[in-house]
Amino acid sequence: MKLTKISEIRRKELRQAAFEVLQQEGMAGATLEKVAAHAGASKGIVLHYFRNKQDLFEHAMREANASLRDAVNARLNRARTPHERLEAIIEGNFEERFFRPSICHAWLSLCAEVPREPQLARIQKVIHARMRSNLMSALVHLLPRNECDAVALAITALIDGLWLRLGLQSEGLTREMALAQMKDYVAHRIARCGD
Amino acid sequence: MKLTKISEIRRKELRQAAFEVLQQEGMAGATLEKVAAHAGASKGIVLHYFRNKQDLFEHAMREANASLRDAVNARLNRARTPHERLEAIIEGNFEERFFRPSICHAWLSLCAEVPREPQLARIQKVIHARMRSNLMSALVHLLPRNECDAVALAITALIDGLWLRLGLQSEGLTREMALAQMKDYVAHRIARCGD
DNA sequence: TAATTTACTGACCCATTGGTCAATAATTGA
DNA sequence: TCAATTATTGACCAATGGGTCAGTAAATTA
Repeated sequence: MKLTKISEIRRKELRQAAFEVLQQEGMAGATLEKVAAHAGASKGIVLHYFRNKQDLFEHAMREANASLRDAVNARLNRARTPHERLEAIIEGNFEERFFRPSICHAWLSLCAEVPREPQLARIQKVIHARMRSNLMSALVHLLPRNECDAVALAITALIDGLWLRLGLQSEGLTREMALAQMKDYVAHRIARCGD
Repeated sequence: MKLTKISEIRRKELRQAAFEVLQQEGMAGATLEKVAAHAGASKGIVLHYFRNKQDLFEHAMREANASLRDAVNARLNRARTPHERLEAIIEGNFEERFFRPSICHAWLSLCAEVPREPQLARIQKVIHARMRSNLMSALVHLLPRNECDAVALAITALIDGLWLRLGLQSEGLTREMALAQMKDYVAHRIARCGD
């Protein structure tokens, strides 16, 4: 094996720098020079490691996504029951280190490019597929089959909607409120009164 | 009265052109020249009627928002009962002429600028306040007071989340599915089993 | 009709930025 | 030690795009 240790280190630094600059500057403002400066390097090095700007931000999105995925997976591994699995997915998506306005701003900037950037669209597709698959693995044991799809979509939409709210109106939506919302939905939609 | 008829006409043309270009090009790609061309005018005229690019897109957002507001209000005016009011709000937010991927793309581009554009943030705030107020006017008659806030937020988040899904994954989410989702939520959360 | 305001254009400017490249430093490996 | 690869920089380029401006056409008003 040989993958020039340093190259992998630099690439990671730059991906993260890109994501961090994105948080404050948006896609247009996140210039290659700013990203380089933020990583303590020169613009040239960015294009040495990434084909172009799109390529850089594609990898930035991948990295951010991987973080979230790992957080959810860590919780899923500890979950024993379907209910716990559901809880793991929900709480993983609202961990305090992620559920922050600036992080949401970066995601918003990336999502806004999805329609014109097939690479980003693919990542988005993967994210959604994983979310759905995770949710289904829990819901299947909690609901009649024919309701699972709808509830999985609703939970996904709720999570996205709450994130969006955080990004658009930083004040006035705490992590706790968001989690309470999710639990309220689950309580009413899954823990039914009748049976 | 005097407001130079033509100036109001031009301004409206340009706002709409701006929003339409935004649908396909995103904020960075929506250049003043493209907007002008799309309206059959020259770049100069755009800056004759709008202070700068931000100003133009602020008005574009206002215009798009007004459209949605009018659609909802028209339905609200016909609504007789709280349930009908709720239905009006929901269906107004998913009218076929609005609930389209390209429209959502434009909104996404605008929302992505909100964090760095105080003017857009203000509009966003107004939008949310109106949505909340509309919802509360119905929910107050359907639920105990202390649950209204939460349900209003959930409905808002659900709507936003479904719109986002439409923007990020055009295939696979129809208007009918989105509406079914909303009705499913309302049915389970408001039309309770017990009382 | 004459005068004044408004509409509109196209040329121009300048700052920015993505991307290329040649040259140099560092590292690796034989 | 010496060659070959890799890392890194900074200068440079071409293009783009936002914004200004001077000047012309149109229209409104007196």
